[in-house]
Amino acid sequence: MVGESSRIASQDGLRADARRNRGRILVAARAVFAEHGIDAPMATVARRAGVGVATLYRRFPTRDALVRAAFAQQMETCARALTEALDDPDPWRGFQRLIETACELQREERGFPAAFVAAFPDSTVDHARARQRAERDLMTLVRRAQAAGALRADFHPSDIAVALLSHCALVTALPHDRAASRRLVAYLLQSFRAEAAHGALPPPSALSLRSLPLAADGSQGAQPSNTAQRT
Amino acid sequence: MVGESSRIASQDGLRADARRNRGRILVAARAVFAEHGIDAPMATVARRAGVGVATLYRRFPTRDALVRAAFAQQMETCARALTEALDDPDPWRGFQRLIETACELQREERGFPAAFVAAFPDSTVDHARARQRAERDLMTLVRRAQAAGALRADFHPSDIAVALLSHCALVTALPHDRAASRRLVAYLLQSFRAEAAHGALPPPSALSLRSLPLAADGSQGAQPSNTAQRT
DNA sequence: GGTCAAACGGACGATGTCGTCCGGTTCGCA
DNA sequence: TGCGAACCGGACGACATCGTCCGTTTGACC
Repeated sequence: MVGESSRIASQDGLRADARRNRGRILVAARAVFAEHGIDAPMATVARRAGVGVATLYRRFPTRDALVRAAFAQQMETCARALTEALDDPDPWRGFQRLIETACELQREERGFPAAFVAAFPDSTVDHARARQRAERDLMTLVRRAQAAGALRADFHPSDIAVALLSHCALVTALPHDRAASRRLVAYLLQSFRAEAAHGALPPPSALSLRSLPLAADGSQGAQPSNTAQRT
Repeated sequence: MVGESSRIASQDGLRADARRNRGRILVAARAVFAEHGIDAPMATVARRAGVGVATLYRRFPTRDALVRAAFAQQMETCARALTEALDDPDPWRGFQRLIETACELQREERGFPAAFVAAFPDSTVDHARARQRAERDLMTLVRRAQAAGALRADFHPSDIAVALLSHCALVTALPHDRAASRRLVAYLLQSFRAEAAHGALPPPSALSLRSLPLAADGSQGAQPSNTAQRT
């Protein structure tokens, strides 16, 4: 098919041992990040995976690449939730479930919140297309729920980011306190409902939804984009 | 009075140059922490203050001591806000202002949020008395606002911590986005109002309010408690 | 089974931060 | 003015992490 050198049959172009090690590294990374935070030494991840540091760096040149790959599955769950939310015939329920799913993921998958915020700001050029679509979907979701009279009219799409980021940080500060997380989500959702709109709100943030890690594109879990560089 | 060697007249027992340098260090620390985060190198703070590292370490043996001292003023503002909230004849307004003041402080004083959460978990034994009083005051504040029918009945004191911590994290993630911060506060306050109570809430967190850095005790800004140790 | 590229992993130099030590300086008091 | 204690600050060794280099091993294909 694609005119590669084609000595290797496996789909991802990795040798069997390499692929096996890659998997081990991702498992180890999730465990280590959950336990010691996202800034844990790379060597710790390598040791836990039973590989050398060089193997780790070869597969994931930067910590960022490792983090993204380690939590690609969770990111994708977020993205799928967005699709499902749009498919829900009840606009409010779709909206509500999106928020709840994203927050539940942040709550249950330790280490993921850090990845979530880490992926947040520096995603301006990265896989722009998928993010643009996610942004559009979010706005559609919001408008539909507003048109149905369930979501308050002065809700601004950027409020989604406000909600997700603040919740994110709460679970980071209190990783074991699920009750606190659930409470915050419940409070936020209640105040997002149309009938909760009593006073006026201050102006919305200029935050772009495009930067929210809700975009489903396969590239995240794939090979490290060797162009990715942290400064 | 206290039978000191008494060669030094100044109240804090520091020589004039030492006191001057201490002030410089605090100013520099606030600036550096705001700019580079709370984990900025101690040497950076020292350089900015125009003193040697040794001077910095002599005055503040641990980073923690420096952080506490640097933001003691902000902590005290928080604590004063609590007192004022209790003095307000309108229970709801008192409650509202407390939340708003604390959040405004977090929003405007860059670096303070990090100090706020840093002070949060490891304050179990530290100046326990003041914290106990703060806890009692908070509960009084909540009960009064509930009795007045302004604060929803299912509001739990620990929700204050939920609100402050999540807001704290939001401004940490988006230090420049004041609109996002104000929005979150407005949403939270609206959902705390009695008339916003529509559905049932999940059970409250077991979080102790005692650990919230809202306690005003002079010890924070004073000499570093040499017993304080990080592990 | 043989060949070779790909993958492996430990060692290593570079870098940055920490916290202390000590010789020189300055302040406060007589 | 003189003295001594307190203070100052740069230098320094210890330590952790980073990311690369390179000799060795392993898997895929013939």
